Amino acid sequence: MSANRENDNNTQSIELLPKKSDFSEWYNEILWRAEIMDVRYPIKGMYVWHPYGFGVRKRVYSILRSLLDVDHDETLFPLLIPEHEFMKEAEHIKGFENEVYWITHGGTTPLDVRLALRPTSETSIYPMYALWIRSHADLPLKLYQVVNTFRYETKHTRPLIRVREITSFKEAHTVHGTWDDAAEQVEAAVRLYQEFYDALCVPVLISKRPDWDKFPGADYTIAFDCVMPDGRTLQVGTVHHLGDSFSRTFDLTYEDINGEQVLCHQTCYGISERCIAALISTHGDDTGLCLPPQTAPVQIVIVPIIMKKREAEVQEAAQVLCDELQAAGFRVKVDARDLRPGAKYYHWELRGVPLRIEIGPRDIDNGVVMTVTRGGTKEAIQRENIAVHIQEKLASVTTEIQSVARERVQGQIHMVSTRGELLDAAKGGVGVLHWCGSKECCEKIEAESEAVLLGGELRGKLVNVDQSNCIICGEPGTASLLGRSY
RNA sequence: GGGGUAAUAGGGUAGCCUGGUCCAUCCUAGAGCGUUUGGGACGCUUUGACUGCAGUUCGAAUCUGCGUUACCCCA
Repeated sequence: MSANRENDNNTQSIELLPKKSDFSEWYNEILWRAEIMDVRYPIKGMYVWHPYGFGVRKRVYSILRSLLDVDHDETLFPLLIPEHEFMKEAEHIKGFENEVYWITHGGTTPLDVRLALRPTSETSIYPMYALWIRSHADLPLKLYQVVNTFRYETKHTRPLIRVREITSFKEAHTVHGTWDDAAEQVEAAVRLYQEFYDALCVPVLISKRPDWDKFPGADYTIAFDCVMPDGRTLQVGTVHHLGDSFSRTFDLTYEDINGEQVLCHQTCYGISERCIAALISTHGDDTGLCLPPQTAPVQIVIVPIIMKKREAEVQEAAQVLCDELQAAGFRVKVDARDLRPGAKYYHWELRGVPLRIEIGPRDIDNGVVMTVTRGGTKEAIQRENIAVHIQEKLASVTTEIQSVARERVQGQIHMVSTRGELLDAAKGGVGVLHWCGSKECCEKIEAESEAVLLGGELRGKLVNVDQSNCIICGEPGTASLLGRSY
């Protein structure tokens, strides 16, 4: 703002994106400029998906769906939950009661039974599960849905991160015969989510949340956190072992092979549009978005380099190339607008298109096209059999994005082996330390580090998960994650 | 719950203190025409705003009150 004021009127001012190092500003600006979300909807915490952003959402959720569809079925339950069902599970209510929107009227008539807008769907789904499950032959049952859910957030709302309408909540709910079967499903879900975030090239840290921070009503919770550029963490997925607590409440039983009625065991796991926030924040740069090809609504943009004398010829060549690549299965677009080429480059780079192809008179004469990756690698490639080369290019772009992201996050992980290092543990990133699991030690760690202990039993690809002793009390401990979360 | 600050075109802003010179400034974006086009082109034409209501006044973007919304601070 103040910079604008200083601008001379005669200097040419191009509106630059804020630097990514000013993460908060960069994030808001890029959602607007790259046409992801419009934040001007007149209800706090509710935002509108622009078509382009919605296109990203579509790709990302189709990845998620295809992973789930291997052994889950998709379903759809109603948005509204009657009060008497919602109020059945005591711990669950306690966890959500301050965040629930209630429908109290139909028109001007007060309702006999208030209706909750689902903050999550356990209490909507499980009464139906109770009707569906009769015998061990009905198990395991694995369903998921992608729906909107509502939470009356009182803290600062932020698009895609802290919202009052979660527009894109993918929640899976599974039912099993035994606690161990459910535990196995938890492991399977963790693997599935790991695969999902691998596909988005978003590095994640996986940990078991402390008991006091688990999902209301769960036996335990495994959480996924990504590390944002400013060093804060964002919880981007959770997997819960529900044990039999909901089964007791909603009377989920089955007849086992001996003819006995037995309580079911359940899991649920969810991912919201925060995964898109993670995607955007992990890969964007000072120029704009940067989308892994699998997630990009437009994978390739063709920019014709038009010279007056050969305009028709160049336009035609661009269109032929576009058709050919489309036929080969790529998402391609020709930018035929009447703009300077440079303006188009900036336009598509801002929107994160992974690969640009330039084709001009010179290239036509030489039988080549110019390719430029979003990372800036420029190369002329033969026009013959172009689809094969493009396939390789996109694969290399994905690899590049993957390794850049990984390297950044690795740099933000600080190993903490002594108490003295605690204060710096979460500066600009996250700390990894050993912790025994006790509340007392947790409190000391948090007090001495000015950060929050996100969870223990860290696992996965980003850190070594060796066994060691708690840095506070010296008892055996597990690798644990310390950070400041959104 | 208590207090503070703000609201001007699609986005960003100037003007407000000290009412008239404002049929509201500049940047950007949009539309039209022409010249252009290998990293953000240029010229001409043009669209578009004072948050809402009430008041003071000969005269209100500007002062006052109320409402709405947003942000910040305190509890």
